[in-house]
Amino acid sequence: MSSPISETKVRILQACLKLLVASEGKDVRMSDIAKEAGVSRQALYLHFATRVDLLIATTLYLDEVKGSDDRLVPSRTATSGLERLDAFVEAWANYIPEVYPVGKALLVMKDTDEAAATAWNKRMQDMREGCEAAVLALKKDGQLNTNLNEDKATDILWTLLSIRNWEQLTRDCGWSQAEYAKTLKALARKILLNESP
Amino acid sequence: MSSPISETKVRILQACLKLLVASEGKDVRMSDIAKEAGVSRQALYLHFATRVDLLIATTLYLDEVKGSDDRLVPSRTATSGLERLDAFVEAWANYIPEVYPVGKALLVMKDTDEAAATAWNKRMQDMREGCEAAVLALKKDGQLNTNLNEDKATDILWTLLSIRNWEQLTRDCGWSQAEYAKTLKALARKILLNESP
DNA sequence: CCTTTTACTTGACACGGTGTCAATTGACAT
DNA sequence: ATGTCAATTGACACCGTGTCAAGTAAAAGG
Repeated sequence: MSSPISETKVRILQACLKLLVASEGKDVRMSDIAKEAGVSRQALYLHFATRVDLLIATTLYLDEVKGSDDRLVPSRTATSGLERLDAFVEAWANYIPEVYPVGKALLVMKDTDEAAATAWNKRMQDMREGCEAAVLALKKDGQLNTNLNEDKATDILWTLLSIRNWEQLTRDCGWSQAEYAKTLKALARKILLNESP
Repeated sequence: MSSPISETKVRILQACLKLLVASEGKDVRMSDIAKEAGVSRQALYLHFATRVDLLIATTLYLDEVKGSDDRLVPSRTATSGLERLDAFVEAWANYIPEVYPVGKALLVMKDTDEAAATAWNKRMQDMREGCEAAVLALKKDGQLNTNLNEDKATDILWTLLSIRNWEQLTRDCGWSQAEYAKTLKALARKILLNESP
């Protein structure tokens, strides 16, 4: 908890971020990042032990830049369970495209790199907490579909909102971001809520 | 269309299959496969141009072995749209675990290899046709949710049934295969069908 | 029977990308 | 001046894929 974040370290993170965004998370080599940061390739290893470490650090840096925490405020301050669900889905849906490029880089490594998988899972676990909170709020209001217990409802919402689903719907299916957000809100309601009384 | 499939070619495919299944689709090198097949590494390249080519061929070989075509018969012979939807979801749900290990190997490459992406997309496109057929059958019966047009309904069903969702639910969430199949059938109905009249 | 063809082996090598190491430079502090 | 810190330079090891050339062994065919 300290190390006042050396100046070049930040330059490296910025360079990495820039390249990832530009390439949508694909094919960014250490040497590319070094060049972009105006620094030698070896300097990267002075600040980050491995490529995956750098990638992880970049996601954290991005969160910091974007102020990701503030994003969930409306969902946490929502009064009814339904409002909370809507707010959460909306917030997450709009968060995805902002972090996608750098998230994607980690996502790609997840299948082959232990550290990447761990870091990614942690992030997804955090997001899952949002799902759980929304589900619990619904339950409290007696609006949770009676066929679903909290865990299962959370599992489903969590899966529904996965980055890969967003990827498939917006990329492969050509949905606009607005369409995605709107449809997922509707879907979440339809699945989680009780039949209309 | 010919080349009576040399004997060693089959041995290679079997070896590849075996290793992929054993490793759940991870970390299978050309040299491993060669060793398993009792053949030199270079022999692989005599039969398959690249590793991805071999992987693709292995998926086709697996289909052949499993008789994947027969699997969709019940869904195609279903009379009502609802039956068809159920049968399709059921068939696909039970198909996934059988092809997962070898599919996973392709899936991993998809993000970085052009040929792998193309092959994978083709497979998923085939599966999408099943989704579309089910949706159209529902529509014909007047049971398709009136908020959804055919394309959108197909997009949703297709995404819902993705391998990555199966992966997340059965691996990360710990669902059993039976639970997965049952829940996805319910979900598909809930999303695609009209509100109960 | 000898020759060609075919399938496979052997061993060496290039390439790309990550990660390591040792020696060097330059700036700033004391 | 001296030491230290951050960065540079260039070389190198490692791994896995893919390539190449030369050799072997057995079947095919005159």
